Amino acid sequence: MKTLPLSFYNRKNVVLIAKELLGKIIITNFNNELTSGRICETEAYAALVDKASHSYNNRRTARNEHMYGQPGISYVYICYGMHQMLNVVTNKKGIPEAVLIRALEPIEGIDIMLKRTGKVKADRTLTRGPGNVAKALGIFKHHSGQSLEEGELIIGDDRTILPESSIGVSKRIGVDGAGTDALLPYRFYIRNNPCVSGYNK
DNA sequence: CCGGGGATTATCT
DNA sequence: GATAATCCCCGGC
Repeated sequence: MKTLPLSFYNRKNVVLIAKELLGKIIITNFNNELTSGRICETEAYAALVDKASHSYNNRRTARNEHMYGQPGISYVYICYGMHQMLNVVTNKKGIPEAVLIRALEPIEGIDIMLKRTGKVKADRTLTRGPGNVAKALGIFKHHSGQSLEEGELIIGDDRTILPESSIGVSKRIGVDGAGTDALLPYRFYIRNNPCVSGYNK
């Protein structure tokens, strides 16, 4: 399976990239423990004007530094003091945009995911919601800034084509503090997929 | 299935 | 000191 090339991430429409990441496959291989899953829910965070983004108004801190880095790298940060959130950095270096990976359909290494999450059964909560995605894949803040084209954390394309009718769009989850920007249609999901967090019709 | 409340701490002001 | 791109558990349907 080929990995997504730099040209996929190095584009200016982060919302389109979020939509096109649906169906792609995230693979981690840490310490010879291989896990993978198909992306079934994403959210776009745009540069400058998006009040829901950490980089709103070009805000730049130690935490969000990787949003300003090369396209095609990860941005991982900690939310609520305990959850790791995996994002994909897009647009050219210096323009801080990213796509939050909100849910996966597990493919490989389900036993390893169970071990990491402490869950007993592989129910649909295993990789549902951004915190659970990172936990199941073994991703932590120190994996922020890594290339997604090669190495232990990559995104692959098995050329699955999702019909337009299977893709849902909605406002983003958990960003009510962002005023009217909370209403932007920047969330994408595979319709009727049980791994999707929140509304999936 | 759905909603409410508590957990828990890095991060920013 | 306040906040947060969340999750789990519980109770009620």
